[in-house]
Amino acid sequence: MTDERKLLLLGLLRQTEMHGYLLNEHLDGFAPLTLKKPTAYNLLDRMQRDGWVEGREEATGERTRTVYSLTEKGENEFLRLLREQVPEYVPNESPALVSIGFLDALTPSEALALLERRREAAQAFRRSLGDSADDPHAHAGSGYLPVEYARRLADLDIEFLGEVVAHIEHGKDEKA
Amino acid sequence: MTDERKLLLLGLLRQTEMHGYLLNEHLDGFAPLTLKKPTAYNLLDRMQRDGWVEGREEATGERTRTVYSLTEKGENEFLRLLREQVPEYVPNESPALVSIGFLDALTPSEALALLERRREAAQAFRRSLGDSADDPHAHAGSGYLPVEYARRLADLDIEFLGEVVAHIEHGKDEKA
DNA sequence: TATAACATGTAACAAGTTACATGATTTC
DNA sequence: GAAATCATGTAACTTGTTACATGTTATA
Repeated sequence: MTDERKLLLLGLLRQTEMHGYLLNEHLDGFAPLTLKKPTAYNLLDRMQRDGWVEGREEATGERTRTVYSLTEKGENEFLRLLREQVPEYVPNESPALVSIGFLDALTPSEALALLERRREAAQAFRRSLGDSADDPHAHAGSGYLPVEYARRLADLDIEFLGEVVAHIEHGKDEKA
Repeated sequence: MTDERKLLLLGLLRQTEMHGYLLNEHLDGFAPLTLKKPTAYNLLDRMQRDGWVEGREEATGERTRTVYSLTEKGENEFLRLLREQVPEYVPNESPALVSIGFLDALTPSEALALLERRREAAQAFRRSLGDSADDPHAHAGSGYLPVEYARRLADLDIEFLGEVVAHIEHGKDEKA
């Protein structure tokens, strides 16, 4: 999945040049994938060696930070990766669904109790994504699409959990 | 994500004992996560060493295969993993959305052409999942939940792509 | 009898994370 | 002046994949 991460870094640097620390703050928040600090710094190094980005040393007193910006080669690679990735459909994996598939190993009441906790966690996560209206990363028109997608996905999860709960409650009734 | 993979193997073996090859055929088809052959065989080895599963040698002529079944300890671990994973909400990552976030780097017409190819691929994938009605892995009542979830997820992707397309077409009109 | 499917692995590799290290600056 | 935050890494580790190896049985 290196390609997606590279595209992400290139895309962000393409919009505004940045130093690694700032980049990492962005990534923590709204990125559609995990990209931890060491990984980001490492990728920046490699992309600099490959000539995709260039680092300009910026000194504030004793402290220096490296501000990265896209080179022309980087712009080309960005477009190449983009044209490669957009037309490809790679369905998300959903490891979290494995456990849901085995709920029938539990008693209905225990399953319901555990599902309720999952649903609350999902709702809390959904709230943390905010509404389309007050999106801090909103682009012109439609908001930052990956965040909007994350909202939809969380909504789907909550709805799906609700249906699973309903189904178990129904089965419970039948047996009573 | 080892825990999800372990739970998956344990849960499948709990339903019916199986040898590795058969297990892998199941996994290729409808598992909510990737689990390649060497990984599966390796996990089976480790779980056998840990006493979670036991392997019974079954010979057909010269060929032997190892049929794995849950031990009591394995059953306990299965339940422990299940009780751990059900209440936890871990949102899916969506690396495939990175590229969608940078569509504005392309001309509207190129973006639309690339999106159309992605949408076709998504629709083909959706068709491969079949309908709830003729689910070959259907459980009593509601079908195998991870597969049903995969259908919803694919539907969401297709719908979302449609909206992105519509939005770009709209923007194009405005500029015309 | 050659090819595909069955059945099980090994070994090298790639990718990303965790935990840790280091020093500067700002804030309480 | 202690703690938090800024800023950038290194090194070891975990995890999972790829490519390959090996021998068996069914199928064309």
